[in-house]
Amino acid sequence: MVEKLIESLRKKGLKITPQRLAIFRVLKDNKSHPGAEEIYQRVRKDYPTISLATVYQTLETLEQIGGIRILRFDRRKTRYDPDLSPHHHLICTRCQKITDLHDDYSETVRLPPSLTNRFQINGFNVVFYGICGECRKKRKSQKRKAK
Amino acid sequence: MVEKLIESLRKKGLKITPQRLAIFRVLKDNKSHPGAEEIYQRVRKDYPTISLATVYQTLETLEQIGGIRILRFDRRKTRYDPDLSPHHHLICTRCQKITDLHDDYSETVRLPPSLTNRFQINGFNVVFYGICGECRKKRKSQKRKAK
DNA sequence: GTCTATGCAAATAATTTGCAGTAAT
DNA sequence: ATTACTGCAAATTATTTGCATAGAC
Repeated sequence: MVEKLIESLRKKGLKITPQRLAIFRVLKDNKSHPGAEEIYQRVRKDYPTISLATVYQTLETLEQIGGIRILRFDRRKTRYDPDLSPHHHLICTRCQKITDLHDDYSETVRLPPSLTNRFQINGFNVVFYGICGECRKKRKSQKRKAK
Repeated sequence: MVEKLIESLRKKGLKITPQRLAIFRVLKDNKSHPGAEEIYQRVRKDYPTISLATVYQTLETLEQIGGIRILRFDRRKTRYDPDLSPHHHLICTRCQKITDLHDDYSETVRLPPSLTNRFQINGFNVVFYGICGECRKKRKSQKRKAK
């Protein structure tokens, strides 16, 4: 995994810095879709002098070389996803939690032919909006209190 | 159109203020997915004393009563969409332009049964990422210059 | 008259930028 | 030795909040 990343960096003539590797390692098995700040806090444990700006820059770099995905549908902050397999997301509009959905719609979700020459598609993502189980429970108990 | 909005406001016990109507009117035939600032500038022409904070608040309100959709996938800013018909979006990752795609995937894009009882879906949106025609042209000419 | 909505200013929070020093090549 | 990368601090930008006043009901 990290080897692949190193190779990708080399190919693009980018430098293999300990910070880049550390950030990638923090992210690579993480299914929680963390934001920059969370990643920063984790990486700091090993690299106490790293700065938040470097984290932001590095995450952009990692996306550009195809190492991670950047998720920009959270109202509050950008989130980062190391999972590059075709998958989609469920967003709880109450608590903002993001859940993965490993379901491949690439056979059915297609750009209509009339647009394929006007727009060069690099990928797509399906985002489901709704209320997660936890929030539904909470809401029910709140309604009970309200009475 | 505006009549429906007024009714929705009434139903929820919300007040029918000139600001709310003005913001909705600005938005209702707008296909450009404007941000709060742009909406603010337009509404200002008729209501010079309106504040940006009111615009933000009102847009939230309009979403809550089902009058508009809020689009949160632009890196830079939240965008607002008056089109409530089932449609999806193409995003140019270079210029950030958002194009509508009126194509209904509701028959094929479904949450797997294993999740339907754990997550209450209110809707979904397909986002295509790519490069728009204009940006492709620009890029080509830039490459030419670079040589 | 009551109570919500507005306008203003200040606060917040995420992200970006400029630049000098540091380290990977 | 070169040139890209990092760390720091400051800047920027979108959005939110608190509160007094105005306005819809």
